[in-house]
Amino acid sequence: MSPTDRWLPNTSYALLGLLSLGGELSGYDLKRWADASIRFFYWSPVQSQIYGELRRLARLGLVTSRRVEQTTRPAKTLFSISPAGGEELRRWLEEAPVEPLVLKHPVALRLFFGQSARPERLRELLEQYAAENEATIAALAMASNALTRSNAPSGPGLVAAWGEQIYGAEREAIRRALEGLPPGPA
Amino acid sequence: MSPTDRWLPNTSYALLGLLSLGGELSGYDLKRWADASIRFFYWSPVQSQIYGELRRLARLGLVTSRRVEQTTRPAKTLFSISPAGGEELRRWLEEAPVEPLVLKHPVALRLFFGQSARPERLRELLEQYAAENEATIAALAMASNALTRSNAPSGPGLVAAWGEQIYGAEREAIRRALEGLPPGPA
DNA sequence: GCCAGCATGTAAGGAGTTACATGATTAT
DNA sequence: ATAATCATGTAACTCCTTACATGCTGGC
Repeated sequence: MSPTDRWLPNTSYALLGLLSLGGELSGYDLKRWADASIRFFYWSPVQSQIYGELRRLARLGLVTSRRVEQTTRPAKTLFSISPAGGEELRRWLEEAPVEPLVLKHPVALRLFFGQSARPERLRELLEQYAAENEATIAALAMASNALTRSNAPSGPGLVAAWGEQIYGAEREAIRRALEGLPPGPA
Repeated sequence: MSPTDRWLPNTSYALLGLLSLGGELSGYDLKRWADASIRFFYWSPVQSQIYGELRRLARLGLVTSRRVEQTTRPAKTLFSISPAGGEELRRWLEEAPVEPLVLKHPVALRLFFGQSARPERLRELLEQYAAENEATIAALAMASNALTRSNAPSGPGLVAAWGEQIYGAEREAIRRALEGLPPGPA
């Protein structure tokens, strides 16, 4: 990275970071790791974007790739973070400006305009969302187990706890919203 | 909306929804309302996008516009939701699939890769973020006062409480993360 | 005199998505 | 049989952002 074109998109650093934790990974692996970790606090890019990002990172010399032929499965390309990539990751952590938190809460958005909807519909939305949220909590708990087994309460462990805090707060907010909703069915 | 090209982007519905609450508003007004309300749980679009969206909504007949000449200030265009717009908003609330929650937490992302950063840097990031979060909580409290004064615990009130829950959880998560961080300066 | 607020836009570009395409293996 | 997993990509598109441009008023 020349100092003139400062920063890559955060997706790049997310991939670089996963490679810094994970050794040699394919694009496919990276998608799975992203789905099991950063997706809980920073969304998961789609496959096609991952492959594109990896090409860019390779072009910049931040990752190295190695082609692996397989007998049973089709060949794959494994990526590792390069020394330059490690430096860039550290540079980003040290110096990159931290963007504000982005929250896109489709249920809250609908609730906000709830005046225009039937109350039963709002209740339905909340109940649906409650189920999704519980599923997320369960998935996070599993991922958290896998992540914290090895590591000290460093990065992944800290963030897993953070996630539990957030989704727990959602659970509580849902409960209160359901209470606050007008009639109630039973 | 013909049934073939199902849905507009959520930004459109956000604007439609604000107009459904707010009467006649200019693009500029809408930006201010968005910053004071939906930005807390669903990000705020930039000015230029709002004007673009409004043109689309007008083209589709979902809003009506009225040009207002002013003696002292430059002329402005005020937008109102049309009956068709109201229907489209209700249709969206009733039938549109609800996307999953999107959380983009730049601090958690960095914390996750904290292995590659100095612990003091992580502490710095958390403390910065703590300050921002407190500012958000204060802003939300003010906005919440303005919103709940008139309305019953309907839409805006419910969502304000939700926001307080979320940002309160952030406060707690920050506190715990700081505790969990290795050495500590004092 | 200068900056903040009011008010509206255009142009260019990047990030990220969906849909599509391919093809083998393993589990149900 | 058929679905899911492994594995990689292209093309087309939309959303959204940044940067730029304009111009008036009111307060410091």
